[in-house]
Amino acid sequence: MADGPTINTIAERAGVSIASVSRVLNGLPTRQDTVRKVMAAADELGYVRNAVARSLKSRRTHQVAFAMADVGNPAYLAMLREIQPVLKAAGYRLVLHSTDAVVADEIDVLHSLGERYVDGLIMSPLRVTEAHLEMLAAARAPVVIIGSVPEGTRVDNVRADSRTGVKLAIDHLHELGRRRIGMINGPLDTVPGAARGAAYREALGDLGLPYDEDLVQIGDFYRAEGARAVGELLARVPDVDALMCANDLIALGALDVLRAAGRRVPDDVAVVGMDDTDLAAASWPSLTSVSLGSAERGKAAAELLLDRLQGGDREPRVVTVPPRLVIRASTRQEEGSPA
Amino acid sequence: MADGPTINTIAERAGVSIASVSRVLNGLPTRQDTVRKVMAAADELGYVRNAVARSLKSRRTHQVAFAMADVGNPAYLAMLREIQPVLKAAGYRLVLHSTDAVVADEIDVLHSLGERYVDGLIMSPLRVTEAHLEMLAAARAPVVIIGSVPEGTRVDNVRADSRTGVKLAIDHLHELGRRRIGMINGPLDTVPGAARGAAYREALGDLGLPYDEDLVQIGDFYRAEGARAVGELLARVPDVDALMCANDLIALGALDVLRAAGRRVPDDVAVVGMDDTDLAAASWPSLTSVSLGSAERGKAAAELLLDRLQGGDREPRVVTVPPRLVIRASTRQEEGSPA
DNA sequence: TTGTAGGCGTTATCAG
DNA sequence: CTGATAACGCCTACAA
Repeated sequence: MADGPTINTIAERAGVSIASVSRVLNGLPTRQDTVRKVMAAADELGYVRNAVARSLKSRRTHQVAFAMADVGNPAYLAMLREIQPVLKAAGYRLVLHSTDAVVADEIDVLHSLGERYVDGLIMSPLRVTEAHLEMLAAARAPVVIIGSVPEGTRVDNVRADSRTGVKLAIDHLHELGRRRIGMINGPLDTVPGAARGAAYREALGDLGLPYDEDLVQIGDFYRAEGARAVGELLARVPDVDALMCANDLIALGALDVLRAAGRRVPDDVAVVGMDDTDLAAASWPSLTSVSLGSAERGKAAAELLLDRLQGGDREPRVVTVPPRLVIRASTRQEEGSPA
Repeated sequence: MADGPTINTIAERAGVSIASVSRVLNGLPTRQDTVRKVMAAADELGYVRNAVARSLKSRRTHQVAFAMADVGNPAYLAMLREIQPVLKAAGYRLVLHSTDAVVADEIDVLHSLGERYVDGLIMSPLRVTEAHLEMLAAARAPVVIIGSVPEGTRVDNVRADSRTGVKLAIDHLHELGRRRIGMINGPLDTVPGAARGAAYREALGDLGLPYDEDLVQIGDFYRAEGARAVGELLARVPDVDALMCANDLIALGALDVLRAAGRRVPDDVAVVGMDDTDLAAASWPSLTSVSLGSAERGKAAAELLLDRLQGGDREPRVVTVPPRLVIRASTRQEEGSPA
């Protein structure tokens, strides 16, 4: 692993100046003879450009960071899957951060933008605090936020419409004749938790259904927590006939508990998840889920960022990705699990 | 987004030399008074070290690359989940590559090591060609391979033991009384495909069961492909009573087809997957699966690389992670799906 | 303790 | 068309 060759090494070997070497390597007009000599020397030495030196000079790293809340969450992974190829095609590398939804870590990432190791950042925060907004305003490189930010924040951002999403699901359940529709939510101090909770209430109102606190149970966005929450809800409201779950993991937990309790899905209780992750299609009964367009949001964010990196100083843009209800067996009577 | 301050800016402001600024910033012995002045200036200016300049000088980027075959495959994502925190804890950033199992892309990644934008690389190739080995031998930075490499290759590497893994599964099926055990495999020119196919044959031999070509069907490592393969196998060998699938996605495809065909799992046909991904636990019936320790392998690889980055030139090490059979409903008679 | 100066590998300017 | 030479921002002898 000897020290690699530099343009100096090549220059010596080819008997030309480093300036000529650089020119050849960058395809600038040069005499054919020189080109040949330089190329030959470079080949023999197995020369590869030093990206760091190049970045220092050019002030571009051709790297972009993606800070996700949780490497383990399939919804973020869906974003990652879309972001990766878009960046790759544009010649950017992807630096991955997992902040575990810890505010301090997110702030850290924002702060580290000043180190200039990336040209831009895509971030998907679970909560958006004052500190976030301050750092965003002072950011030293373009940032795209996946998620909602307060009105007036001057940042490119891509948002889901979980309000409409929840409404789609509740309407669907209503059409199936369900009237005792429970909601299993995550923490209300998260952006999605708050939005989905409010949307549930609103959707019921639109249908003329009463809002019953007993039908709402707060847990966390994980399977085990979801299962626990559903257990409590079932004990309290045995006649619940549908469950709106704030994400797919919670919904899987719901399926576990319902199965154990001998309730048929969807015959006795219909279940809807959210995010339409791979797990929704894998489960049995397969899970009806509201797609919030994780993939599309990832893609849009990447494109927005690339635009900004190439383009320049236009106004911040907001892209909203519409939700879509993906109906599967957990609400489709004819094909549900027979148990 | 004005140009950020540098040590020069600070030096001017504090009325000292850039050398002093650098010293203070790096905690080298300095007069208290100077320290105060520098810190004050740095604070006011909102100074952040330029990582690129620093790397150029220090020849370390504090970045490590992970090249996975496929961002969409849960087995690699499991590795990613373990690798990320290990690197983060050690102060390294993670640069993510997805090669889509294309050899040229993998070679590209290996080649780009010469650009020195990372201090090391973890790579998980699906196939290992001559070109890989050449590049590995010439690599300009430490590399850890997740997967098997030919005997004698001088590279740190972490391998699974799919041979034993398959044996565990076949033995399990045998104990359950299954005798017509089919195998649904991926392409035989991939490392895992070849290994698992051979292991299947060997495991049958150990049990004194005949190897029947009709019981083997090759497809690809995806759900739809797996389903197709299982369909063909079922048509050819209707009395098959167990399926050993080369990964979980294939196994999910198998469940789809068996369900559609009205075969009960596991009563009529037991199904075993491989990799023990999240999907295995999510499906219904939940999927018995051979864990090849994706998580452990990822962790081990990260640790091996960090060791090498800090340590130095010891002999290449090989870590083998033992497989583990995770028994779930798809082979556990009492709890299978009733259909 | 501090400042000056050189160098990390490239790119780019400006004379020749 | 080519070759010195000066940056890019930081670190670190070496000298004061």
